[in-house]
Amino acid sequence: MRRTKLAEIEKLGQAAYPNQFSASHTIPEVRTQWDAATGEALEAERTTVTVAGRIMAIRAQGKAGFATLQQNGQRLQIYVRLDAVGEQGFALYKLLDLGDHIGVSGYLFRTRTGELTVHVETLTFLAKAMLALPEKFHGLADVELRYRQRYVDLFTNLDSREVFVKRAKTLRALREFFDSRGYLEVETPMMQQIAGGAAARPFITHHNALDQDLYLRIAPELYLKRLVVGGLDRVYEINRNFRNEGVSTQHNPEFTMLEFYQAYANYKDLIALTKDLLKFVAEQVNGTTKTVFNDVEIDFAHIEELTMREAIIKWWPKEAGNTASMIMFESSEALQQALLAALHNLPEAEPSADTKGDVASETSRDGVIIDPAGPTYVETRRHPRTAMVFTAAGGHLEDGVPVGKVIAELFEAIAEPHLIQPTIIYEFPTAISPLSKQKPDDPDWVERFEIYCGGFELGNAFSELNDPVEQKKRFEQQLAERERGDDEAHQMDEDYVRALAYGLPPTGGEGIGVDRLVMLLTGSRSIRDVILFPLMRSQGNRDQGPGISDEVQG
RNA sequence: GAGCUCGUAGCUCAGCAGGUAGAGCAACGCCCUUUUAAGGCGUGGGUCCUGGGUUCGAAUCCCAGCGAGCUCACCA
Repeated sequence: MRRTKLAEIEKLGQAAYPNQFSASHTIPEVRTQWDAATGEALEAERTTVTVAGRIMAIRAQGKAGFATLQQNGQRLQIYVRLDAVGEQGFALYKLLDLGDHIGVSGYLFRTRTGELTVHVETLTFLAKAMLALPEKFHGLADVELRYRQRYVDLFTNLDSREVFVKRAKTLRALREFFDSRGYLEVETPMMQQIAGGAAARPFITHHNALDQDLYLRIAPELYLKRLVVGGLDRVYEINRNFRNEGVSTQHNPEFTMLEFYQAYANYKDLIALTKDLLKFVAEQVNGTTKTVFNDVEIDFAHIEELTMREAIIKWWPKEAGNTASMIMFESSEALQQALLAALHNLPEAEPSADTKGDVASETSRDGVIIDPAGPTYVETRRHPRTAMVFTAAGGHLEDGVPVGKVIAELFEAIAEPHLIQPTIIYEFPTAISPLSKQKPDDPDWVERFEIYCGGFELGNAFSELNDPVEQKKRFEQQLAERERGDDEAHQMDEDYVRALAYGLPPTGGEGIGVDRLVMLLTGSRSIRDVILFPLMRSQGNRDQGPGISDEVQG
C-alpha cells in the first residue's frame, strides 16, 4: 500500500530516498524566532523559510490542506494549497502519510485561529514511513512497546523525549561540576580480569585470541584508586557497570555510575561536596532545586544529615514505645534488651485470620502506612511487620551475627522507607564496610555515608581504606567467604594491594547512581523510563508489533 | 525466584452470565481552499499471545507455556 504510494511519488519526479535537504531553519528555530510575531508583522515581512520534519498530523480539505511537522520535539503547521504548490506539488501532498519526512519552503503567516504556519510554495519528499504510526491522541501507551521500540516512543511521546534531554543535561552538569573543581575525567577497563569494587555477581565473557575469561566490571573503584596512587589526585568516571542480578524498577543489569575520588579528602568533605553537587545538577537540569517524585515534592536545597543510629531512633516504630536510645547500639546485649522491650510494648495483633490471609494489603506495608511527607507513622491496628523486624533482629543477635550488621538491618527495615527527602546517613558499622576507614576514636564505626532520596539509595561514599596490610587481610576474609559458597565475595586482587603498598594518600571516594538521579530529576518511577534501551527478555522468533516484511516484500 | 494483574485490528480500547468479534483513531474511495483530536458519506482490515483441555459450540471457562507491568524476595 505505502509501497505503491512511494512508487507514485517517484513518478512525480521526487527521489524516493533523497540524500540531503538544505533547511534554512530548524523547526525549534522558527518557533523561537517567530512565535511572538503577529499576523500583521508576518505579512509585512513575508519571511520565507525552508524547514524539514516528520508529518505528525495531516488534515486535507479538498484543494488545500494542513499538516503538522515535527522536528527535535517541536511542531510547526504547514498549509498547502493547490494554487500555491501546483498540480505536481498537490499530487505529492495527497500521497503523503503520517510519519513521512518532508521538506517545505514557503512564507510564514498566521491562520484565522492564530497559529504560526508555513504557507508552502515548494514541497520536497524526504523519506517514507512504511509503517503506520500509533494513534495520534493516546500515542504509544503500551509500556513494553515503549521500551522495545523506543524509536517510536521518542517521536510520539514527547514527554519521553524530554526525559532523555534531561538525562543529557544531567551528564553535562555532572561533568561541568567536576571539571570546574580540577577533577580529571578518566576511563578505566570495563572488561576486567578480576571483578572487584563491589559485592555483586558479574557477567562473564571470553577473549578468543588470549583464550581468557573476562568479567564485565561491577565497579570501577579499584582502578580509580590505582589512579590516585599514580598521582591523579582528583579523578571521576561516568560509565556503565554490569551486575548479573534481577531487574526491578530500580535495577537494570547495565547501569550508569558516577564514581569520583579526591586525595586528601575524607567523608566529611564529600558530604559537603555531595550537597553542592545535587543542588547544582538539579538547578542545571530543571532550573530549580525542587522536583516531584512519586507525587512528593523533593528539594535538593535542603539535605538532612543523620547518623545511622540517629535515623533508627528517629523512626523507631511508635507502637514500640520509648524503647530506643543510643545506649542500645553499644553492645549486642544492650540491643537485645531494647528489642525485647519493644516487642513487649507492641499491642497484641488482631486475630490471625485478618493478618495472615491478608496478602493483598502488603502494599500498605503490613499495616504500617508510610506518610511520605514526613517521619510519621499512621498507625493501623496491626504491627506484624514491626514484630517480624524485631524478632528477626533478635534472632540474628542470638545466632552471633555481628551487632553492626544487625544495626544495618534495622536501619534498612525501619528508617530507609522514610528517606524520601534527600538525606545523608553517615557513620556505618565496620561490619558491613570492608573498604572503608574506621573512625579513629571508635573502630566499630567507619567514615562512610550514603545518600538516600525517594526511598532508595542514590550514592555511597567513604574515607578509603589505604592500609595495604589491612586490605590484604580483608581480601583474605573475602576469599574465605567465597570458599563457603558466597559467589559475591571479593576475589583477591594482588595488584591492587601492591598499588596500595606504593602509598594511597588519604582519599575520599563516592559513587552515585546516575540513572537513579535522573529518575528523581525527571519524576520517573521506573529506571527503565530513563534508560533508552532497557534490557528486555528476548522474544525469540515471536513477532512483536508490525513488521516491515509485509510492506517491503508484499 | 514468589504473588497479583494484563495480552483482542497498525494504535487506544470495548466485548468475558460460552453461541463464529466491535468502536474511535489510522488506512482506502468520494466531497470540502484557514483546519487543528477538522467534518460528512462509504469501504476494507483480526493467528482474539501460543499450545492443550472441557463443551454440540471457547476471545470468554480450566491447565500449561511465552511476554509484560506492579509488589515482594534477591541485589547496591
